[in-house]
Amino acid sequence: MHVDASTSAAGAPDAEELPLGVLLFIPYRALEAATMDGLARAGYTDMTIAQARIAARIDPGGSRVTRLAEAAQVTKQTAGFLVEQLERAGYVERVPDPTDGRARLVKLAARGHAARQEILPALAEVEAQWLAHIGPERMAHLRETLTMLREIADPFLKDRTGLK
Amino acid sequence: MHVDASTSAAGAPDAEELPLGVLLFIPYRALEAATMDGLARAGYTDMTIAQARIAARIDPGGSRVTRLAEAAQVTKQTAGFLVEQLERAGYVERVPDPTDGRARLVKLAARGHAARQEILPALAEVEAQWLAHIGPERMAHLRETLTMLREIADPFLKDRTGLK
DNA sequence: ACCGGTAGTAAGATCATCTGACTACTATCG
DNA sequence: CGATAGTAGTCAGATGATCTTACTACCGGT
Repeated sequence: MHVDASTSAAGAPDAEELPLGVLLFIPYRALEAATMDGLARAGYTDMTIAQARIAARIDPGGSRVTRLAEAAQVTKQTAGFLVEQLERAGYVERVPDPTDGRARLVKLAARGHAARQEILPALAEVEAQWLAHIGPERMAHLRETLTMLREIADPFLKDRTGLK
Repeated sequence: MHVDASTSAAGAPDAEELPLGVLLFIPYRALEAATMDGLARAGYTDMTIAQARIAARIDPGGSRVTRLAEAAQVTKQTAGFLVEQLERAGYVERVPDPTDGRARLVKLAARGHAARQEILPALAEVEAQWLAHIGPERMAHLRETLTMLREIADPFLKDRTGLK
């Protein structure tokens, strides 16, 4: 392989100096790719990554569009649009929210549950590879640390707890 | 504040059970938001987040479009398109790559460097908040762990080192 | 009852990204 | 040296993702 000036700077010496944003992007993106792989392997070719992002945030008892929007950090219009697509494809259903006449709850339909059952093992597989590479302590530490960061970095959570 | 069925499930009991992908998304997204804040505050209103993602990956000596595409995990057409926009806006310049007659190097122009000087403190501010919240050990550990994950999770890096 | 705030939908516009295709250059091999 | 496989970057067309503005109907507090 020909090594030229534009690539020679890409070796290990840079590894410690990458911006945190770039470092966070890589595993995040890998898990999204795994999600799409899991879906594709199971034949679910009609769910886009943006839809999957929304679907992943639907609570067991159902979630409102506005809540999904906040959790995914998109506008309610975007969330509504994606929910609409998911509903059309049979992944979710929308039912009235018994506690508020304006609202509706988005729930996973059977197809949505089935798709989730294909995504989870794909994610587990990637996480197992990470576990094998960095060890169980680091893995647990990572989850802990990210959970702590969420306390101050998640605009949705800050809104809810009044920490903002 | 009215607590209803759709929101009552969002409390602290769920915190330990969030998917890793969601946990990674939150800080990642926060840093992207900080980037855009830093730019806006300095008056750079003509750089989009996708452009910023590309610009962030330009090496000091310049980078090829294909390399930027790999690093940002988009197609070369997308990278080229974003570089074109950055060039038009004066953030980057493109010069011939002396080592390959087909290629060109994308370098930060003066405006690009100036914009980067506004982004960095905005990122540093957010990271300082994280540091204050989780402590220096966890912060260092996080960077280490993410750096290790990059070794196996970064398709670009795997290509380069032949680990794939 | 009034009013400020909120849930969700409509409409229009822009940004982000992909696939397929092509030309020109590079590196390798016989 | 010529042939060939592979690569860098550009063109063209299409689609997905997201935002802003606006609006109607419902909710909760005074």
